[in-house]
This record gives sequence, structure tokens and C-alpha cells, in this order.
Amino acid sequence: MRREPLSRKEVPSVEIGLNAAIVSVHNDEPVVLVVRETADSISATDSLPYGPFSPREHRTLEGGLRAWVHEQTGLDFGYVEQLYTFGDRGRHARAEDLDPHVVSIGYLALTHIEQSDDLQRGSWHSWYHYFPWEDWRRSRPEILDAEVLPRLKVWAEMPPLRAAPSRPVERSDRLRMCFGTNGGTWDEEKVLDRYELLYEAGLVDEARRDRPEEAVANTDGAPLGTPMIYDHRRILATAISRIRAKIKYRPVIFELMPAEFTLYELQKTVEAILGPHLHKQNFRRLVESAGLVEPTGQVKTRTGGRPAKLFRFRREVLLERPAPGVRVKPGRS
Amino acid sequence: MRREPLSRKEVPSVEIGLNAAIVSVHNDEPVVLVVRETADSISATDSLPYGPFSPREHRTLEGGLRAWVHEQTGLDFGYVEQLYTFGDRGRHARAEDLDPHVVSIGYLALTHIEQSDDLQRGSWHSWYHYFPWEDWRRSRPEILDAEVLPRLKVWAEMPPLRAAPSRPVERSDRLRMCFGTNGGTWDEEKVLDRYELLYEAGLVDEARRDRPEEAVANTDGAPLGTPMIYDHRRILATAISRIRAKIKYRPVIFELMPAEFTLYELQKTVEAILGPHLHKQNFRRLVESAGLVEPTGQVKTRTGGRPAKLFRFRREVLLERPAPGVRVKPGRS
DNA sequence: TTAGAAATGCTCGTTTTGAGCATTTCTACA
DNA sequence: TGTAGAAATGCTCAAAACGAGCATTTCTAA
Repeated sequence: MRREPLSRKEVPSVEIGLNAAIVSVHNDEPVVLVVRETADSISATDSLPYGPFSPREHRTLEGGLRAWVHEQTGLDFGYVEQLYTFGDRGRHARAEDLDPHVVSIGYLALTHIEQSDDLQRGSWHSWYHYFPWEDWRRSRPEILDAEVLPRLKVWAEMPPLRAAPSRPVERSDRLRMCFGTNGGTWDEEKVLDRYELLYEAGLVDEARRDRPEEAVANTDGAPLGTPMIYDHRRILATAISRIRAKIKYRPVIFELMPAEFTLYELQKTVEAILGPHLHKQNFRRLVESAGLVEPTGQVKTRTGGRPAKLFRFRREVLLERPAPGVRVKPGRS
Repeated sequence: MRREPLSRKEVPSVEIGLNAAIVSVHNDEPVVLVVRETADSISATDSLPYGPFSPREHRTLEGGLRAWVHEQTGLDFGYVEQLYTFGDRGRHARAEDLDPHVVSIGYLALTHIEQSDDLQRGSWHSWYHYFPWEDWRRSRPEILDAEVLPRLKVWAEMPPLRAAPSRPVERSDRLRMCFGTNGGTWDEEKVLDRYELLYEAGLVDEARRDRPEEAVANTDGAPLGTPMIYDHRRILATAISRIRAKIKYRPVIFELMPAEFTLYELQKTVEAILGPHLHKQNFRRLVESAGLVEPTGQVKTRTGGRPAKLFRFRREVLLERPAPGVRVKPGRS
């Protein structure tokens, strides 16, 4: 053996946290299931449903996740995928956090909200509540030019705290890459990168919480967006990035739809997730020619105009094509 | 609080295994760094470099991974990304495996092998050693029609052991989806899906190891491919799937290249990873028009023909385009 | 009865893609 | 010193995909 197996006491116990970003679309608004924790009698903090993995009780990681979500909210969801495993839940861990160390695994779950569903606990919040700078549905979000970019530019001019020769990319270049400043483009998939940059710049509440000793940039001015406990907002950012990327090559959007829907409802749901407006006729052509849907034969009246044909998801497409998805381009119309 | 925090003793200690699939290309052959473990004096088993995460010694998960790889092989690599966290290292865990439970995190690392590099331990093996049915470089691999598909078809005809109402996809449909039988197409990215199917069908050694009690299909006939310890072959399958998908939208292929290279060398490296042959002129047009490379001004003679211009990776492309990559189609030429 | 609102059908120019032919410029060898 | 062979490189061309917009149909509401 090349290495002595470590004895039990040599391997510090590690606790695994299971965390679920459960996403849905309600009234054309992307929402996430949030539990409000009352940490103490004064402050309330939002969290995703979560709980520790217990190998004795949970046969699998995913099973443990479903158990915790059910216990905390009453919700049972269908589609779920693993996002990422974060080793630094409290980021720059301080001594008292070291033992036991918590490693958190983030999951993305998708579900369709029926009217009849009522949660035992928790509530659906717009994800833009936590990331207002991502809300491009109407137009370029105001907070971007009013708050986010000015303060990030100040940060970009500051010298890095620790000289980082291993970081080849300048702060200003990272700013351009993430936020599309200086002639760059806004990539709606870079939600996590933008959040990480804001964290590093000390502009989100979690950064001030994790590194109170560090003088962070622009301490005057309110933190941006609504914070969450631990690294839950980072997990949510990961979830948004993932779903925005994934609907382009896998038909996961149908996890958010009812059994039957019109093409415009489908488009509205895609737009709720992706942000920008899509060209209606081209969207129809795309979805139909890709064989993603088939007409049910029914129509839906009360659409405000000509009745719309109802469609359902063609599950067979999963067997036919290697990468079916709503291949929309990030461009606006 | 909605939930009592679990006391220390209520949360069983979990050990986290860090596992690295370190990939390179050597002589147009995709290779992975493998350590041969001599489990006892009789049998030898291949493994990826791995070791437990110890929060006391490792500041981050990735740091722990690098430490273990360095200790076991002497290699320091650059690019690394997390793949997936598996909760069932021994799959259907038996009682004696339950405590402490091991959760393994798989990583993909990419590196370029210099002539001067010599490993202290471990060696580079072709990844097709572990997945011979994935080797489409010459032509359709013989083992597919001679061994893999006949035995999978037997399995597809068998009734599932446990009636699975929650599994909506028939075995024969999964076979078509994964292996392109019955008019389906072969998707070179589905390496993990194919391995999982073979595992479920009991055709790989690991399945027989993990579930000796279960009568698996086709026990006559040798197991397919070379096995690895624990779930390491599954991690390697995940790594291959990931890199085959990723080079299409991120310029990770350059992690495998020397500083200067010809376009044909680049093409050969892409083909080593993806498998099928690409159209040479179109590949050049693609790579150049995407701004991924720039000429160094030098040429390389001794190419067997007209000297080839040397190129280098244009790092600026990372700042310019949202998703630069070698967008090659899976089709053959 | 009619205005307004969607749904739907269709066109059209531009870009991207897949495929192949032709030319250039080396090396190896007669 | 030619000349064949092997790549590298340059260019063309048709098909498919894409982006944008106009036109028509068929509802509801007043």
C-alpha cells in the first residue's frame, strides 16, 4: 500500500449539508422556495431548505435532500440535479468553524406549482429579490448603473489586498467579463461569476459577515440584494447559472410547465428563466421543428385574442436526439 | 427555529474522499494518470490518485486534492474542475460500509505532459483501456458488436429485478439512447450513461464486486474493460463525458497543448479527446475565425510536408466572447 | 358590428455549416 | 537535380440555420 489508511481519529469528522434551490415559475416570475429562519428574536434570515446528510437515515444523498425538503416545507419535487460541492460554507473559515467542518452540496430542483399546492412552511420568492442586478425583463436594471457598477469600479481601481501573482486576470478585466462593462457583453449565464465578484468586492452582506476583520471596499452604501444564511445565496446563484445554461441543450423547461400549455406560455416561462425577450415566431419555429412538443388537439380560449393550440411535451424526443433543448441565443429582440 | 440543530453525536461522521481524474494527451492518445494499488499480494487494482479530505490540513477541497496528488505521484497540475459528488462509493452499501460512510468527490484535471516530466509514482494509461467500447478512432470498435451489444440485448430482454414503476424508460429504450442501437445515434458525450448501463447490467467488474449476492445477467463472459477500485471508473467516465462536452464551449483544450503548436497538432488533440475525425479545412476556419489562436510568426518544418505555421492560444478570447470553444459537431467526415 | 389582441403562417436576406477542389511548399529519394 | 509524396493552406459553393418582419386568421370586449 502506498499510504497507510488513516485511522478514525486522524480523519476529522466532516458534516455534509444538503441544500436545495427549488425553482419554479409563477405568474411569469422565476421563484425559489425559501424558508425564513429567525436566528434570534431580532433578525430574520432567508435560507434554502437544507439539512445534514445522515448516512444512517438516508440511503442516498438525493434521498436525504428530499427528506429534508419534505420535512421543512411539505414539498415533494420531481426533477433534481446536483450542482456543486462547496468546501468553505463560511468561506474564510475561522478557527471556531474548523471542527466540525461543514461541506455543503447544492442541488437544483425544478417543479411546477399547482394552485392546489400549499406549502406547510416556506414560501416562493422571486429570485431577483436576491439578485436585483440580474433582472433584465423590462430593461437594463437600474441598480446596475446606480449602485453596482460605480462601486465595483471603485473596487477595480483598488490594489488587491494580497498581491496575487497567481491571478493573471486584472480586476478591471474580470469586471468586463462578468458585467459586460467597457464594450463587453452581458452573459445571462454568468450569475455565479457576478455574485462571486460582488462577494470578493465586499458588496454583498455575506462577505461582511464572513470577513468582518477585512476592510472591504465601499462600506458606505447598503449591501446589494437580500442576503441568505451560510453560502445559500451562492448556491442559488449556481442554480440560476445552471438552469439558464441547461435549458438550451436539455428539455428541462418542461419540468416547470403543466401537462398542457400554449406555445406562448412556454415562451413566457423560458423568458422568465433567461430574461430577455425572444422573437415569437422564431421561437415557435424552433420548438416545433425540434420536435419538442406535439399538439393535443385542444385549444385554449380566453387568451385575449385568437385561441391558442395546446401542446404537450413529446417525451420521445429524449430518445431521438442527443441534446434537445430550447436553443435560444442570448440576444435581445 | 424550525428544526432542532442535531447534536454532534447525532450526525454520524462522514469521510470525504477526493479523487482526481488527471487527463492528458500523449502521442495523440488520451491518457489518464493511474496508480496501481496492490491490494494484497495476489491482485493489483488500478486507482486514480485519491485521499481523504482533512479540514485540519487542507484549507480547501481543491487544495486537499492537489496535496494528495502531489504526495502520491509527484505531479502538480494546473487546470482542475469539480465533477460530481458520489454518495455511494461502494454503490449498494452493505452494513459494514455504513459507518463511517464515504462520500467521494471527483475532479477533472488537465495537464500537458512535457518530455522532462517524470512521475515519482503512477503512470499514464490510455483511457480506452478502461472503456474499450469508446474507442472510435479507427472505426467502430469491434468489442461493441462482438461483446457489449449482444450481452446488453440479453439484459434488455430480461425483466427488471425490482419492478420499477418510477422508471418510465424501458431497458431497450435506454440501450438505444446510450448505445445508438435501433437507429439511434452514438453520442460521444454519453460515456457515463453507457458505463452506468453496463454497471446496472452487471457487465463490468465493479458491479459484480458491489453486488455479489445479486444474480447478474450474463455471468458467463469476461467483464468488460479494466476495473478500478471503489467508484473510480465511474469518476473517470464522468471526467471523459465532461471534457468531451466542455471543449465545445470553453477553450480547455489548450490546457493539453504546449505553448506553441500547429493547427494540425491542435486538431489531433481534439480528435484524441472526441474520437471521430474532423474536416481539416473547416476545423482551421473554425479555430481561426473564433479568434482562439494567433500565429507566432514561426513555422514548424519536419511535418512531412509543407511547413506549418505555429500558433499560440489567444488568452484574450476569454475576455471577449462569452463561450469560446471548439464548436465541433459530433459527425464523422 | 367593429376595434383590439393574440395566434399563426409565410417570406426573405444573412450567416453558418459541411464538403470538396486546387495550389503551395516542404522532404525523401531516384 | 528532378520528381513523387505529404501536408499545409486557400478558396468555392450549395444547403441549412437564423434573425427579422409582414400578413392573415380568429378570438373577446365594448
